[in-house]
Amino acid sequence: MSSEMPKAYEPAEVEPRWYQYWMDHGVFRASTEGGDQRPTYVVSMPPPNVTGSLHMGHALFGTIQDVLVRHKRMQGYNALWQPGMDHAGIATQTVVERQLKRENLTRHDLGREAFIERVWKWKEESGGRILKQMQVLGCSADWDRLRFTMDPDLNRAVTEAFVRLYEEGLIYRDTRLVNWDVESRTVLSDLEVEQEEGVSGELYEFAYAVIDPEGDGAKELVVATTRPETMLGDTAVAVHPEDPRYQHLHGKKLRHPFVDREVPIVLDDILVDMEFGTGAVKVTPAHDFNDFATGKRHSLEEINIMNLDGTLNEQAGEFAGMERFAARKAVKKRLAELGLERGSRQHSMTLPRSQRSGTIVEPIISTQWFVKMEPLAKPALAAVRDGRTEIRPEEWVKTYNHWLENIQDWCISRQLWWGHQIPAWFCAKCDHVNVAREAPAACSKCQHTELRQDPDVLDTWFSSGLWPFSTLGWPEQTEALQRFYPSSDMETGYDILFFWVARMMMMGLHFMGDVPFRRVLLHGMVVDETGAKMSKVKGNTIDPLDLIHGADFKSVVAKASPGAPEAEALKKFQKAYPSTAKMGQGFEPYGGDALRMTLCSYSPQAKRIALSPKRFEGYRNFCNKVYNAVRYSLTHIESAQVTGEPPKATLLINRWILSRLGKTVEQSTRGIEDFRLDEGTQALYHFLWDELCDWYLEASKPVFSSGSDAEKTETRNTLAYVIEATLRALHPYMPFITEELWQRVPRPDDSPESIALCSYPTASVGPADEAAERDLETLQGAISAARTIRTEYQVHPGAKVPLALKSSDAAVRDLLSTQHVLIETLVKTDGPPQVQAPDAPRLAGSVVSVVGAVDVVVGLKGLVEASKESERIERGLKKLDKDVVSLQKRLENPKFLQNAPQEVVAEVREQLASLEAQRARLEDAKQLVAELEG
RNA sequence: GGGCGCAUAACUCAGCGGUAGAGUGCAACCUUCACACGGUUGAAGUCACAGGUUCAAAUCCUGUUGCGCCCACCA
Repeated sequence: MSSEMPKAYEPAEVEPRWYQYWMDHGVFRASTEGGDQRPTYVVSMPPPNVTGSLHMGHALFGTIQDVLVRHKRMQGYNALWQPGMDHAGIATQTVVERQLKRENLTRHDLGREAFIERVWKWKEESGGRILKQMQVLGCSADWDRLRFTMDPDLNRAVTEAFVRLYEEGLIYRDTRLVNWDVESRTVLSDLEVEQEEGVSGELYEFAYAVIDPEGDGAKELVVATTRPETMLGDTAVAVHPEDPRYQHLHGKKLRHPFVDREVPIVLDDILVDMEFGTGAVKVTPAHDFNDFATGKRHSLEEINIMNLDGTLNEQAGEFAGMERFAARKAVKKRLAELGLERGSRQHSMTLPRSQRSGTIVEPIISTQWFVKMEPLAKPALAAVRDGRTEIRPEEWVKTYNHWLENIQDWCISRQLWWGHQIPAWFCAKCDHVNVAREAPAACSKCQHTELRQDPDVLDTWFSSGLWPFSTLGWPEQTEALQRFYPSSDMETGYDILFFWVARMMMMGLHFMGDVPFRRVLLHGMVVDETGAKMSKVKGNTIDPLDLIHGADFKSVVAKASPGAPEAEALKKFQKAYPSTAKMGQGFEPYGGDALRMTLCSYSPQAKRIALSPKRFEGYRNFCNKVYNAVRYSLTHIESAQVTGEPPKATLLINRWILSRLGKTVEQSTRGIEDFRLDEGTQALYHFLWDELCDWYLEASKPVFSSGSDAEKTETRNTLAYVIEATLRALHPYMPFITEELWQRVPRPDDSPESIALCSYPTASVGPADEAAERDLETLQGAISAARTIRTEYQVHPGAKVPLALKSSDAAVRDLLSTQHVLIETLVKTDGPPQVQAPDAPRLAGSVVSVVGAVDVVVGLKGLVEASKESERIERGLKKLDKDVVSLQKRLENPKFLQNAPQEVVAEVREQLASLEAQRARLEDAKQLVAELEG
């Protein structure tokens, strides 16, 4: 069979085949059958945006969650990985509007209904693409249960939640200052506004003329602003009540230069910092959050000067109709003409930008729907505090707490068309707001029948917040809801801790009376090799599919910097990923497994996961190693008997590998359960490569070629058993290659049809055998030492050398004699090594190395120059001296003896004794060499 | 203005009280019958800096410097 297998693993040929197989066999399906007594394990997939195509962030969460889910499934859980998609209101609408723009259309040209239809059509065409792409990664979600946030039943859940919150007084309508995105023409929640720090701006000063100044008093009051155009909405200027400069202006009014308005001077010690600027602050209640509050304190008029598209309205007098930034220039120009300009200076400031459109957000006064957050936040805080939900890594708890403790009410209405329309109807006659599950026939207040539904839709995150139960059928009490709520783990990026995780906590506790998930697992952001965020602007994005299928840099770069000249794009890309300089023409087809292993190998503690493309190569090589290890094994194990029980092992190497297997599997399980996939992957990588391949397979060769029949049988069965179990242990991380190989390998008769349905090995898969591990360590030490001597003296790798091994310990000598075949093979000696007591005469022309209890003596038959050996011995002595001195120092310290734990002291004593013995033996060797030279 | 995090081998990162680790890269040798996507061996680190606690500190504490992130309505 192995002869049919190519020499190198070809993921492209293997991976799609098995995914189809899993789908055909319903491997990923969770069970809702009444008789199913298995415990459940549930993960809700963070629903990707319908607009999106797969990026590294998806690949990361897809991989991590799949590892968790596959592991639990193998452990015998009824595992549900609930997949879905998010309609992503503002993001999707923006994308479709951009498409329309290319056709010289706006959504208003189409009208609401036609526009929404268009979005649906587009969603149907390309919406599922991202999920198909996740399948390339091997994601084992229960695709039959796929949900979309705008599905009719999820829509119903949204309506239900809204109505209930409204009836409970937790949703209300209010007119206040909100964040307005003039580009998308919608209000935004605080979270959707990003603060761009350190922007270099201008602090502009101008004067208001004082009306009826006192004889010798000031004729004007100078204010400073970064947004001069807002002065058109000024309804006061504030000074500090104790500011000595302005005492004489208390109670005075100012003349607005452009509009017919008198602007009062008010006293306010909250808004005004005497030290800053001129100590006089213009107050624009309708366009600034501080000023809004100030306006409330002084009952000032709120004058809105802006249209929803960012142009100025009729309140702006001569500036009406101008775009906001044009108006800024114009206002400055006119102020200068009027002789009111009083200078300007550079000023570092923070600009609020829309997360979606990137435009600068304008505070405007508007009537919107809000959720009262404090009553919802309290239970969410308590649930984490008392451990009903655990957040990992733990450092995020503080962030979570801080946000919830200072939470502001959540503005949930959006002036968009794509989304869940708000279930509220305004009465045309009495303006009463009717909130209801269905369109009401008449106004509940006046019985008028002409009602108009609120055209606004809900913030996308409102429906996302219901995800862990809306996907299971809520508000119906479905079987699935009973069984799969709450979820076990919520795994996602920390960037949506507030947007999503915290809101699910609040909604889940409120509507379901229980936390939505037992654990929150947060991973970091995927960034480029230099640590920079991935973006088209920086040209540093990597399409995960290019890593799986392979792509030359030309096309990688074209995708990373769309439309940019190739040379420039390549330069950007290479700057972002220095390691690609040594990677030839592009990414080779590393395969889904290699990508997954690589992503798993990053510690989740890291806030930024800096992709280093070279690393993919490393894990591709690992896949190949796994493949070849099995390919080799197959030549020996086809007739092996594999049962669920570990084979009886008597040979040292078999006992050893079983012991190592058990411990490795334990580490892998712990890694997955502790959300330390990096530790799990590392343990398995090390086991397979450094232990199974480098030692066990090599050690098995002489057994198969010249062992007794009994030895061969035992080794064959052990090898087969270890291979089969190792594949199972690797399966959650590398599903494709393990399935491919597992299907070829001898396995227990009652095995299921897929490795994905096998049990995950436990520590008892290999009985721990400390004696075997210790003995093998001794052998490894001796063999490595002999190899080192060979290399150092430049003995040709093919040449065989005489070898003597000396030890004062009879048990060790016994071990060395018994394992002579192993030693002979791995060191390449000319016949069995001579095992001797320390006082045996030394091999002629030989070199000595001391490792632990063994003196390794390699005969070099005149290849050696004695001087070279003295050099080597001197080096060895020097190192030993250093170590001995440091240990002695510790043992001479009375405080150490007194305070350190007994076992530490004993250990140090032991080490010292061993080092001193080694030293003595090296001294002897030195003596000998000196004699030879003399 | 608050809060959090990071500084360990050329690079990317683990380790977080008991004598410095991995992968990649680098050097030498080897086409040995699973694998050159390989094997053997090796070189390479005052664990950012300065204090402190401790018998013992990369690891705990304090401060400094340099990065990064989050929150906050400073004209």
